[in-house]
Amino acid sequence: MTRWLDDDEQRTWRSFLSATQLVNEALDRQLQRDAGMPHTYYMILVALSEAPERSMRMSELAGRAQSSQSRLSHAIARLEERGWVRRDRCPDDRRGNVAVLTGEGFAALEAAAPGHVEEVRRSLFDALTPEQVRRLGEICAAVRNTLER
Amino acid sequence: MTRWLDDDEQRTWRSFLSATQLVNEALDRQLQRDAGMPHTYYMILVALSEAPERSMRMSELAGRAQSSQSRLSHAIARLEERGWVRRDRCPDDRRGNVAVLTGEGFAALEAAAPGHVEEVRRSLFDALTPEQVRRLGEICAAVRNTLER
DNA sequence: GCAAAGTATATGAGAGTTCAAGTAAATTGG
DNA sequence: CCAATTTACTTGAACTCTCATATACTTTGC
Repeated sequence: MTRWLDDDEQRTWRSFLSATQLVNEALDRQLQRDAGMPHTYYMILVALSEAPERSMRMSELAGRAQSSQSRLSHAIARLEERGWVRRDRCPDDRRGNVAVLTGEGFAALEAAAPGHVEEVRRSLFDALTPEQVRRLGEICAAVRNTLER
Repeated sequence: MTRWLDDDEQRTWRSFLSATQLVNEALDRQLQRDAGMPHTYYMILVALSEAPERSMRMSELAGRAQSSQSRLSHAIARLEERGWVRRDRCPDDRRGNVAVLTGEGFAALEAAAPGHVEEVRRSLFDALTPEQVRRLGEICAAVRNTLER
C-alpha cells in the first residue's frame, strides 16, 4: 500500500534534511552569537523594516515573516522588552494591533545585517554554481506552490 | 564591503527559507498529530532501527540522527519514559552509554512510518519532476560538502 | 438590531532546544 | 605512573515554539 522511498529517493531525502538543517543551524548560530537574536526574530525585523512606516498589522506580519500568530505574538513581546518594537492599537479595527519597528530596532537590524548576509553566502550560495542557484530557485518555487495554502 | 544579495538571490533565498520551512512544518505536524512525536525523535528511532542490535553509542547516534549531544541526551530521556528506548552502559568504555530501541519503540516506529512517508511524498517529491529531484540531490550534496565539519 | 458566527490577538502550560557547566572515565606526555 | 588534557555524556536554566483556550471586537443573517 505505502509507496516507500527507493534508494535514490532515500538518499535525496536524507541529504535534503541534512543540508537544510545545516544551513538553518549556521544561520541561527551566527545571529545568536553576533546579534543576540534567533533567525525568526531577524525575519520579523526585516519584514517590519520593509513595510511603510516600518509598521504592520500583526496578522499581516505573521504572514510575511512566516510565523504563526501565536509565535509572532510571543516574539513581539520579547522584542518589545528589548525596545526594538512597539505595539500600537489599530485605529480602524479595535481588535487589531500594529507592530512598529523602533529606531533602536532598525539600528539593531542594520548592525546585524552584514554578518547575516555573509553567513547566507557562506552557507548556501558559495557552495553552488549559478546554474544550481537558478535550479534551486525553481525547485523551491514548485514546493511552495504545492504546500502554500 | 558587504556583498549584499541581488534581487535574484534575494528571491531565491526567501523562497528557500519558505519552502524548507513549509516542508519541515508539514513533517512535524503530521508526526506530532499521528504518532505523538516530533520529527527529531522519529529520526532517532530510525537511526536506531537501522543499527546492528538496534542499538548505538550516544555519540554515534547523535551524528546519525543529526542531533547535538545535549539534544540527544534530553530526547533519549523522553523516549525512555515512553518505553521506546533503553539506556545501557557501554562495556568497553565506562564513560559511554548505548541507546537501545525496545520492541515497543520499534512497533511505534513501524506504526508511524507509512504516514510519514506519505507526508514526505506529499510535501516534497510530488511537487517535483524526477529531473528536479536529481538536481536537488546534487544541490544538497554540494551544500553538505561545504558545511559538514 | 441583535444573537450567532467569525476574526484578531493574547496568554499559559507543556515540550523541545541551546548553552554553559558539571561529572566521570580514558588518554597523553613527561 | 600520575598530573594534565581530552572525551563521553548529563544536567539545569533560559528561551522559543506549539497547542489549546480565552478575550474582545466585527460581521452576518434573519
